[in-house]
This record gives sequence, C-alpha cells and structure tokens, in this order.
Amino acid sequence: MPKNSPLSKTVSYAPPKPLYEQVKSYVLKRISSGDWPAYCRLPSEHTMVKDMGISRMTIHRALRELTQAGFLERIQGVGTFVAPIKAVPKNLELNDIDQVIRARGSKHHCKIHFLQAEPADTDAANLIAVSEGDQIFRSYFVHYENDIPLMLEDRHVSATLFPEYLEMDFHDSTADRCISNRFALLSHEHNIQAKVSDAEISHFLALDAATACLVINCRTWFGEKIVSTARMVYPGDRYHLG
Amino acid sequence: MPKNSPLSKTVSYAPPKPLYEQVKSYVLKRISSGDWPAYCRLPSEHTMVKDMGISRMTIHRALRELTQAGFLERIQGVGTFVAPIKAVPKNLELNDIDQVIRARGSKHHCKIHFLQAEPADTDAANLIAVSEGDQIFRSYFVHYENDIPLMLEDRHVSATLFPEYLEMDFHDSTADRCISNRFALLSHEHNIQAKVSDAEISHFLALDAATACLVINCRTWFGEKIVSTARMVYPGDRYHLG
DNA sequence: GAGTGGTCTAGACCACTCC
DNA sequence: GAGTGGTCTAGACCACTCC
Repeated sequence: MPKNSPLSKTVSYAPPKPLYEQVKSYVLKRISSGDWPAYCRLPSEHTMVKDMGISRMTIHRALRELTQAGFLERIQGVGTFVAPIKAVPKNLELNDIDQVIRARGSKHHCKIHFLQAEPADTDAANLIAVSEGDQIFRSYFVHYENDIPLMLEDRHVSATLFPEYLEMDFHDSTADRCISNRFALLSHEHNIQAKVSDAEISHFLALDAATACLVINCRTWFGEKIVSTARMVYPGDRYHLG
Repeated sequence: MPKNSPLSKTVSYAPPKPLYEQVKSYVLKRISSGDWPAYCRLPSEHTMVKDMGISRMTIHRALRELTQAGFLERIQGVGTFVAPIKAVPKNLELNDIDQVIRARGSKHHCKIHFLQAEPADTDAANLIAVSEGDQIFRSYFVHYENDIPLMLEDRHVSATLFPEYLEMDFHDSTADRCISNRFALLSHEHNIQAKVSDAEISHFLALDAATACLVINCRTWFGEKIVSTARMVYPGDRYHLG
C-alpha cells in the first residue's frame, strides 16, 4: 500500500468497463484513427476470440451493438466490415414548447382560444383521415413566454381514438404530452416550412408587421391510425429550433 | 402431404423469428395493449425463464434490447419496469440536398460562386472556433432543382482539419458528403429559423420579392473539434423539411 | 468442406437492493 | 439472506458464402 492510501481510497478506481465495452472501444478507436477505413474487413469473431482471449459471446455482443449503432456491417457467411460513414444520423430533436421555454429560464403559459367538438371539413378530414362531417376535436391554443406569444398551436384530434381529449387539463401539461401519456408506442411525422405571417397568425401572435414564421406540421400515429395533427407557428424572430 | 404440395412449397413458411425477437414482441404486445402500463413491474428474468422455458441469456437479450430502445427501465437488484411513454423520440431526419432533389424526380446541380482560402474574420472565427486571422476555407454554393435555385450554402471549413477541402469535386458530391466521407464518427448540431430574404439571399436565390426563408445552421464536429459550419438558406415557398 | 456470423443453452460469479 | 439484473464462459447447432 502506498503511504497515501487514504487518498487512494478517495480517488476510487473507476470500476473497469465490462469486457464487451472494452472491445467496442477498441474497435471504435481503430475506426476513428483511420486504421480501419470504410469497407475494411475486421478480423473474424473466431480470430478475435483467440487474439483477445475473450469468449465468442462477448465479442459477438460488442460487434452486434456496434452494428446496431451503424458503425459496422455484418454479412453472415462472409464477414464484418466497417460501415461507410454516412451512417451518422443527422437528426434534429424536437422538444415540447413548455420545456423549451422553461429551459430558457422563462415562464410558460397557454391561452385556450377554443377547445370543442366539430364536424370535420374537407381539410380536417384529410389531415386526420376521417370522413367529411365526422365529429372531431379541435383545439386552438397560444403559448406564451413571459406574456409574449411564442407559438400558435392549431390541433385536430381523433374523437374516436381519444374521446377524453376535451376534458384534459392543458394548463399543467401540453396537448402533445396529454396525447403521449394516453397512448403507448406513438410515432410522429414532421414537416417544417417558412411562411410569411398572414392576418390570422399576426393576430394571435401579436405581430405588428409581416414576419417570417416557422410552421411545423406534426402528425401523430398510433399504429396505423392518426391520433392528432397539429400546425404550430412560431415567429422567426422570437424562436429557433435546435 | 396435401395434394397441392407444390403450392405449399411456393408459399414457403416464413422462417420462425428468433426466440429473443419473440420475447420482445410478446413484451411489446403486453405494453401496447395496456396490460402492462407505465411503471408496471415485469416478471423477473428468473420467472420468465421458468414460465417460457427459455434460457436466461435469451430473455436477458430481449429485455436489454427493449431497454436500449426506451421501452423498459431496469434497476439492478430491484427489477424491470415499463418506461413512461415520453420515451418516443421525436426526431426530424435531415437529408442531403441532392438526394432530396433526386427523390423528387428532379435534376440537381450546384453552382460554385467561390471556393477559397481566406483569413477568418470575427464571425467566422467564432463559428469555427479558430483565432481571428487564421486561414480557413470558405465555399459559397447555390444548389439548383431543374435550374431553379433551391438552396444557398455558405460554408466555413477548418483548413487544419481538412486541408484537401479546396480540391474536392463538388459537382458529383455535396460538400456535406465530402466531409462525411473524410472523417469517421462526426456529430452534427443544427439550428433552424425562419427569416425574411435580404438582398444577398434574394440575389443568389433569384427571389423577386421578400420571401420567408428557412435558415438551417449546421455545425459539424469531429470529436472535440469543429470541422465545418454551414448556413443553408431555402426559400419557404419552394422547399419544406421532412 | 472450411470459414463466417446468428442464435441458444446451462451454468457461473458478481453488484446491488430490500428485508 | 433472498431476489434482482449485469456479465461472462465454453460449448453447441445452424444458415450462409465461397471454393
């Protein structure tokens, strides 16, 4: 024991990473250093077992996880190869409006302009995949950051899939979160465009002059069915994504 | 053998899914049906081993993969629980401009307005994290869809990290893909806003009148270092994301 | 037939939590 | 101490590719 054993204890060895993590790190290091460029063939599992003295299941787990993460490609009967680099997914994460506002240190509140059942007109019927005239729910909210309007949320909701929608409390939670909490395994489809404010947008977002706005259209699926579609409009000078 | 055995052969049984996939499907079905709501405790691995007659490693793999996918949460020494539903990531995938244009069935080409080394001014130095006056590369391209300008790409590139940048061929590949092909394990950071076209944008994108534009700023990291930053401007009436 | 990766098992040891 | 999940092994059988 060295004389500074109390200190040594404080330093507390990082617990050694599991073997499969060590193998993953090793492979990633070889890839990022350029030792193993794209399409390069890796040693076989059997070879790695011999060379590293690690069991095949452990090697296999490491390589499988790197494959799932997009770094490798494996072909049964052939071998393991470094994946071409496009594999890095360029995703933009979309967060809830109230969380974004709170993360900025501001106060969020939501004004409900209307929240009602109505028969679907042609547009709404298309948006949410019901027949024209079917009853749907519609909500029309404006979200504020410290009393300045930041987002107009115009939402259609399926009355058959989510009959309780009108009774939700939208002051504590967003519509989006109410829907997420109600259904398991939702999927989302987004579309983002830029658009100059029109009379409707200018009115509800309190814009003096024509302003470029971000318009995000989001459709939410539960399995094969559309639960909700939302049009969210942000003034470009007050908000940006990402 | 039934009399239509040739047909039976043609039908070709789907090969049975691996056991761990069957376990995953079973658990997902229980979750999405509502049998196992959020925070619900799952049977222990040992219990599943007994009940299903499947070895623990196989059960464990199924539950681990569902955990990685965000459906479950596991606590060592405690148990396995259904994850609260927020887990569904709402991501927007950002694709390469030339691929988007070709996917629309249009023709892509790129006009190079300039491509040069220059000393970093204050803005550029901040964008790419070098010192003012350091040499950097700058490219200024316009991408066309069938001869209509669709995107202005103003890019700064680190001359130390990517000295070959000026010699790349940008007619066959995009700048973004050149960079991706050059480095392994890049990460990207995006910022999207709406902005009214100014004189510069109107000129290069051939806009007659003030137009709302999508502006995407993208920073590309190689480990701790910034390889490139790009400002990409799309006219809102010609393009939308997603 | 030799080599590859894909799956699965029965057992082991461990760290951790809860009692 | 009993129960939990986390890791690891040594072996097995398999489907697949390439020769």
